[in-house]
Amino acid sequence: MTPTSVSDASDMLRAVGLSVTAQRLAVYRAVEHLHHATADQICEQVRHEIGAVSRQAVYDALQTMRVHRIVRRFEPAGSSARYETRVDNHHHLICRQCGSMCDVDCAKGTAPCLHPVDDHGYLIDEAEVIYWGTCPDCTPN
Amino acid sequence: MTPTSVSDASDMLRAVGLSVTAQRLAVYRAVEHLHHATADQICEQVRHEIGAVSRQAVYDALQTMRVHRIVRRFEPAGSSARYETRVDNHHHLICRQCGSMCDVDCAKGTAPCLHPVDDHGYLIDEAEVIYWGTCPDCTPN
DNA sequence: TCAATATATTGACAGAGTCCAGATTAGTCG
DNA sequence: CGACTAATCTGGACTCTGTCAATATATTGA
Repeated sequence: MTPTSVSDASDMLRAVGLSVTAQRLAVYRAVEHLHHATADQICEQVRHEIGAVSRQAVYDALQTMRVHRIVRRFEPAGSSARYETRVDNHHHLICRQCGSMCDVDCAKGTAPCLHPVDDHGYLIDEAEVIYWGTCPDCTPN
Repeated sequence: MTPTSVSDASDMLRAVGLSVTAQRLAVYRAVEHLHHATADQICEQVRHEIGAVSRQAVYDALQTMRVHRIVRRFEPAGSSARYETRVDNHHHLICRQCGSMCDVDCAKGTAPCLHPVDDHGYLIDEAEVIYWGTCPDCTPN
């Protein structure tokens, strides 16, 4: 995994019309680097990179980037929110033992899970799927 | 929707080997009565029924019943945990506008969603699905 | 470069849930 | 029935995520 150069991240920010600040750059890079990181982990990582940030700046940056669709957030049960730079629709696989997570592609073409047995008249725009299980490392045999 | 009689709830508790207390009865009945309620709402409802409970007693009861599989819990993003007495595998439909929730049956037979495109070697035991959308009441036209 | 605007910092605060130690109650056995 | 033992409940403190609001600082565009 090649670390993103500063310009990649700042291009990303500029592309969606956000001003480029040291904090946002570092936050974006942290989200990209640490897959499925929590806000806290991102904070730490950003501090490694630029020395200091306020927790609030991290939350703000994440929120802003989320609104501009260059960062995605999900909240697995029993965990705080996780952030990722992969913004297309995909799902997650989580190990109940160690908490490790993997990305999982949506079923090819249109997601079949967008059509529940009975939609109760709802207009569905997203099917969020989390597969729970045991990862290879935590499997006994 | 017929309210559960006290004996139904206590039979439920006894059936899984739990001792029957006024608090647990009231908690179970509250979960059953208020669909998809939060711990806080359950607390309130229980207080209506038996006068007073500690928050802790409610959490304990919910946790114990969850372990014994007579209560199920899920945590939609952006909300605190929700509890329900329907314990078979099923999914949820949530309105982004008003937050209303519906149960959705699993696809008939074996859940197709138990098989992701690539399982990364994980042993999957559950596919948790949340359908996000807009409910009939919140749909503009 | 300078002003206008958008961001970041700081500190207080809120909601959800957990931990702990002591008091209370339920279920059991004689 | 009465007492014993284990399970439960209470109350209060505490942690962890996340948000709000006011002030200070940096970014951008003319």
